[in-house]
Amino acid sequence: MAVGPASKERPTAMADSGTTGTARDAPKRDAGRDRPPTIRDVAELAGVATSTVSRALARPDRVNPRTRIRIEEAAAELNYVPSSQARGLSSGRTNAVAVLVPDITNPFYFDIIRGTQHQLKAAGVTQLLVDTEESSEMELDALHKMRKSADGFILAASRLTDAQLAEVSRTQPLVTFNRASTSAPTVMIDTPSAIIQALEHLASLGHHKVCYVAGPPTSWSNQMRWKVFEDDATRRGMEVHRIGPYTPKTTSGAAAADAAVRTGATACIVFNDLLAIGMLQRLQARGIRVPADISIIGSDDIFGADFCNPPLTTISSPIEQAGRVAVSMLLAQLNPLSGSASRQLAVMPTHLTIRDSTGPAPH
Amino acid sequence: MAVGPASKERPTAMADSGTTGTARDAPKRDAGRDRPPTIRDVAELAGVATSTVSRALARPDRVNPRTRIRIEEAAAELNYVPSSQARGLSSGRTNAVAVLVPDITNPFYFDIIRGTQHQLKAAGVTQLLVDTEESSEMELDALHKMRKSADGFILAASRLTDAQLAEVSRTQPLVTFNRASTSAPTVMIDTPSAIIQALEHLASLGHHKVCYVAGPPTSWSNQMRWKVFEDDATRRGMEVHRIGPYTPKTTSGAAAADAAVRTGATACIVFNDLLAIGMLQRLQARGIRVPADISIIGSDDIFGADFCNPPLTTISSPIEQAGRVAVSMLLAQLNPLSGSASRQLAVMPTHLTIRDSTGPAPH
DNA sequence: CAACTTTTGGCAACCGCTTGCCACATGCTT
DNA sequence: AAGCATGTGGCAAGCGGTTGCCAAAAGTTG
Repeated sequence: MAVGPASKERPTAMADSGTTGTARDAPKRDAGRDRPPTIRDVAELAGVATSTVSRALARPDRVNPRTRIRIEEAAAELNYVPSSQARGLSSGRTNAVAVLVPDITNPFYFDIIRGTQHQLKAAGVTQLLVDTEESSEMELDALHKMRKSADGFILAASRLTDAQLAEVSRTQPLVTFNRASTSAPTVMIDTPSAIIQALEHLASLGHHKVCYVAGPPTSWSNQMRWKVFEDDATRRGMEVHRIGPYTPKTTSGAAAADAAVRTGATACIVFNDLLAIGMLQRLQARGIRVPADISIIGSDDIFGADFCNPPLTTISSPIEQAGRVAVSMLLAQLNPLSGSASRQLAVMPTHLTIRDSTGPAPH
Repeated sequence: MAVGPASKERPTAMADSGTTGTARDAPKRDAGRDRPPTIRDVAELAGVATSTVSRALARPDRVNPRTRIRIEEAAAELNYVPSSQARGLSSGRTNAVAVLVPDITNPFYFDIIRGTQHQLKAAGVTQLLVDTEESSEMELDALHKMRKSADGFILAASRLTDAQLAEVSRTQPLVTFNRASTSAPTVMIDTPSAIIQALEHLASLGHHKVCYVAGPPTSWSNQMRWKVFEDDATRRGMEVHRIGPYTPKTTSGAAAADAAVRTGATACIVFNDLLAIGMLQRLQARGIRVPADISIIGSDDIFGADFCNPPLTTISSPIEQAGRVAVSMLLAQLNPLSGSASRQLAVMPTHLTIRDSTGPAPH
């Protein structure tokens, strides 16, 4: 019970009434400095009604400056913090936003989370973090269960279908990240451009046989990457291979590396850095040199991409900023300002960070 | 406003004409399948009072099995999800736990968060993640502001003083991680033993001049590590150096590396892996070979320690599990079972993971 | 069959805060 | 001085649940 109030027990015998002070007549619930002060305590201390306190705190110009001062002092003295629960109940807003990620384990999402956390904190909104474990069911479930406890949602790399997404966004404010959607605002990273940059880079190094190492089939960005990869590589007259899908974890890297080598490709563009780093490890273990024998390009530029061995050439994007942008878009949606409609799409720029895992094609 | 209810639209008077008995006539609020169903909707559908619904859901054996079934069916049909807000307001519990970490940026805490997240989810509790930015003020502030919105707290590597910690833990259930405390349950990793293992390892490699690379002075584990390091290294008759403090980020690694080299030590034990990896990068840039010229031992075995260059010898501990244990201890504190008092201290075992950043002393 | 114990369900009072509406002051106009 | 717009503050009805208490219903017992 540690937390719950001790039910009924109006303080008959008050512990340290001593000091008295302002609220003279019968300070019933106050007195014993035990349970956190409520708006009523503040009201009593300031000698006003609770409604006035509420207003003084929410819309300061709705009350007389003098009263407001008194109330503010009272609140400060009592160290009053309004209960977000109660506030939410009556106002209908929770002042919380849920961030759904497919896998907290993945460093990529940590960047996102960092971004959302920052921006949300700045806005005074609580972040509810949820790991959906790459499952659309869990995602839907969370969306449903939390509809009353969050004002809005940020879906990172959502696994929902277009229909599901549309359905959900009809009833709950949300913004998707790295998952195109016509029904909800979206922030995504400029995948096509990134893949083209990467292929350009490989082409200039003389590679002709390239391989795409695929991630989760339900991932929209995976599909996008492959599509652009195939188009552009074909256009360049390259020999195109594709392997996968693989779970985007370093541990899947071994299988991916072996498969990649078997295709005979001299360069791989990999779904993400986790997988790419895993491949690097495996290749090194097998004595296959990177980039002398095979070039590897990752994606996301996660923590570690700069100090792995060899440092990974990868597609970088301001992920943390993407998180911040997502929050801004969501908040804009929640508090429609007088101005125009809020932005429906934000595309984060990408660039290829060239490190040491890419080099001239062998021969 | 996407979220807030549409305010006023109470069907004029008639609110509580009550006389009618079972509310078959005029299903006022229901009808339009718009806003999420409340307990009242369920009650109406099942033909009982809201209190009965509440009980049926909370303590199933308090109501007649048949009624319960009816209620459950109604709830299912309406797709009812109780509002955690309202529930919290009246019951005094929020069903949420706040996890405070000094820096979400730090991969070390990712592991913790992952652990807490898992365990909390399993218990059906919401996780509130807070970044305190290494500041004790922010920590206190969060603790205060959230006292009404969380049932308990998990403080990772708290920066609070003993007194503050004691004070806070008087009023709020909490468990600390990696921060010893007599006032609150604690889970920590077995630092002393780890440092000793590390020194043993270095000694066996012939090192005599060792250096401790310090982290944040307010970090309890930093203090512990240094203390044990100094004691044990001295006992072994080694020449002991100490540099720092450094911010525990890879970017501080450069300065740390340079300073370490200047001490003439042949081996360093570093506050954490982040710093150690940063040092590795700098040393490599300066052409100082690891481990040929200098050995480096990190701590925490974070993501990346295994694939940096060279792979880092480091102190490993089941961090994620530590997060889970912390949650268990907190939950035990919140719901005191009939049984004995809950555990007040959990020490996670450590072991030295030897990779390639340590080797024989030069000469 | 009466007396008594259990079950079972409803009533109503909150939990802490917000907000529509109303009333009373005040200050300006005319 | 009367009329009116405006500024302030209180009242009270919720928001969606939980829970103590009570009464009716059902089950036991002698």
